[in-house]
Amino acid sequence: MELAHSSTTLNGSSPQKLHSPHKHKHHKDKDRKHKYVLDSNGKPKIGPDGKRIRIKREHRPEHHTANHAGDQGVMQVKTERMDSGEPHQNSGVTNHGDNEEIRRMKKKLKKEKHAKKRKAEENDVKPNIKKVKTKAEPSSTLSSPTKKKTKKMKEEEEAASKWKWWEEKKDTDDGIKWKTLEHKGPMFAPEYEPLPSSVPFKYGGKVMHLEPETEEVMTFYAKMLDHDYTSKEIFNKNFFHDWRKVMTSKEKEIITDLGKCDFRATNEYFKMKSEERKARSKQEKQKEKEEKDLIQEEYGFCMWDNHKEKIGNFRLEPPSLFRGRGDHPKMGKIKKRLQAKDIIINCSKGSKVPSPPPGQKWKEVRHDNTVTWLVSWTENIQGQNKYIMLNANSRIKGEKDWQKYETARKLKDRVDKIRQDYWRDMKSQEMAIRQRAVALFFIDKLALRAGNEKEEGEGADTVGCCSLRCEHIKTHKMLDMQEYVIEFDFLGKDSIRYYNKVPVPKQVFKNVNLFMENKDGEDDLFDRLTTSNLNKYLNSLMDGLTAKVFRTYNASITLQQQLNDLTDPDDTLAGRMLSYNRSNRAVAILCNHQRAAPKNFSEQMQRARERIQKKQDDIADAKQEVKSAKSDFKHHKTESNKKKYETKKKKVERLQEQLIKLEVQATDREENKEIALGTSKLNYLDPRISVAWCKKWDVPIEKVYNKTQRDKFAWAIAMVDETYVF
DNA sequence: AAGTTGACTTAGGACATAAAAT
DNA sequence: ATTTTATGTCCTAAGTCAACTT
Repeated sequence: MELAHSSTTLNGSSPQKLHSPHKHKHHKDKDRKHKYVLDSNGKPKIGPDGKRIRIKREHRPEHHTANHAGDQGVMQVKTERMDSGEPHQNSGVTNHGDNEEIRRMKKKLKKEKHAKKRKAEENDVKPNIKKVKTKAEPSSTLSSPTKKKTKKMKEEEEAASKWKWWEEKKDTDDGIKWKTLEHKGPMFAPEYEPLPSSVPFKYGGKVMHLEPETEEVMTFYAKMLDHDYTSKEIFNKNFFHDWRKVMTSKEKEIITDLGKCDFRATNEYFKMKSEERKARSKQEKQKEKEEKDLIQEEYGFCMWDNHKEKIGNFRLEPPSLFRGRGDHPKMGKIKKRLQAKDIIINCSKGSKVPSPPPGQKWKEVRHDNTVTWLVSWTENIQGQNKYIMLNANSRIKGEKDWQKYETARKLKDRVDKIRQDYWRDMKSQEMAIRQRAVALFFIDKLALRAGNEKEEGEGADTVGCCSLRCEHIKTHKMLDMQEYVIEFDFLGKDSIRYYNKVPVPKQVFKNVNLFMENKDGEDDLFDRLTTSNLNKYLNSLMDGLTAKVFRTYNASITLQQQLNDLTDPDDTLAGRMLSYNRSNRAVAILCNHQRAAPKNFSEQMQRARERIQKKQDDIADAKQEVKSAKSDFKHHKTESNKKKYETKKKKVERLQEQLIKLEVQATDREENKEIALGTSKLNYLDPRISVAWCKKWDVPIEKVYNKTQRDKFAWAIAMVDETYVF
């Protein structure tokens, strides 16, 4: 009632403002032109219905069509906020009390070990390092146990020498990123090695010699023969077009049809090469590793404000065929080989400037301490800049990461007010504000990305919240017994499908319908809204607040809630890890982090089930043995019979323990079929939540974070105890 | 205000290596 | 010991967002 009233008033007062289906952004209107099939004169073709014929947007790439965010996902995960949805069901495998004792003991042991190790590390302060090193060096050539020791020592040494930047007071945030910066520059891609003459390229069945450059590009394609890309028309078209550009005029004259090219010999050759590589001898592998380490040592680090810091990506991207994701119009184009003349070096003024390859010159050497990159270049496919920057364990990245979570925590305190505001705005007289409110609701509740506008035709057709088009949503007054359901179906970042049916409050439902009035599927749902003005608004509410902060905030708060809800104090370690993974999974579902199901997934699951069955049978058998041993013992109370009985009992216990482990594993794997946990763990979850959880429940941090992750989150691990609350 | 560019974070897949199963 | 499977690392594309330009 109320809305009907207000909406008519609105319509009456300023109809265009409300319903104008066209964006007032210039380029948007321009873009719209390209959405129609054009005739030979460049005018939109008219269909039988008298309307212009639309270019059909290909909706789904064949991969990633599964629905995670859908039916049972998001709404269940979220609690306490807009809805009262059920929390994630903790089904099945939880109660493994029988093994408690064993677990406890193991855990104790481990804990003690840990404490020892930690103590050792604490004592091993810098002055001792040299001693350790010199001691270790001569022994490294000796037998394997000593070798192991040195490795461990090296690790400890490394840990001790790591810069604990978080213990220092923060730099003032004045936009200056470094005072001094010195590095070795990028490592160039290895030069092209021509194929042996025994590997023929054939055209139309006949062997054909190719000039090195032509041949090199040919190998890019040949290497991908088994890949899906080569079955795509655009890929082939782009590749062939670009390939012809590097051909000599003679070659170009002959090679006019990709279909007549026979890359198989080359393909085989590279397969053979990689087999060969796999089959290398131990020494060869060792030698190669040493060489690799040497390179890492030389190029992999820089001096940043007098601290040695690890570089994230010191190798320049080698030439290749562009692998755009989803329906990318540029897939298959040649990504060119980079030379010194393409490369900009950034370092401090007095530092030793990295030397370009002999006879070559850098494009530029600059000394810009307001940026964090050491090297940059412009990539030739999309004309975007690429950078060499520091590893995630560096101060500059770590501090920023920390700050990101602090901003998200700040949002936690303000979010109630912000939500109040957007609920109020749902009824605003001004359409732009109403749209903003609905968009914000989606971003907050569904953790959608902001959704910047993107140039049409430059990349795959993907959207986020602000760039949603009408065709991406359907409204259902009633669906599956639920009222006011909005069905989302669109391709997001990386062309990952987002599919979700969400019951929403009536006001949201009405608004969305209102926004869609008089629009076509291809018109923007939020025609009065851009990410930039949304972010400006958010920034006015809270310093540092942008759309993506909601994702971080909701991800982290969800993890914390789920951990609280799911962790069972009486559970085994494996059981707790399952709870952790399930909490992590709830977040991944919320953020729609998907992966392609591992190949042979169903077979693998089948095998896992068989293994479980077998274990159950084994247990049954073992139990029989216990029984008979017991009766043996009853009849002849000998020591040996007693022992036999005891061992049999132990065996059953051991088997049962193994069974539980298998079951937990299988459950975890099944639930994780198409869900990627890594992305949220790495980018959305405040690591301090996990660290605190580990401490609280006596879970070794190694169970949750691997070495790299511990490195990245060293600040959090060092900083927090079990009382930390996000 | 719209459009453009630059810098930085976030993302899934490919590939390599380690661990587990046989 | 060998093969299979799980995990970790590398790679680079694809987003976000703010500053700059027009």
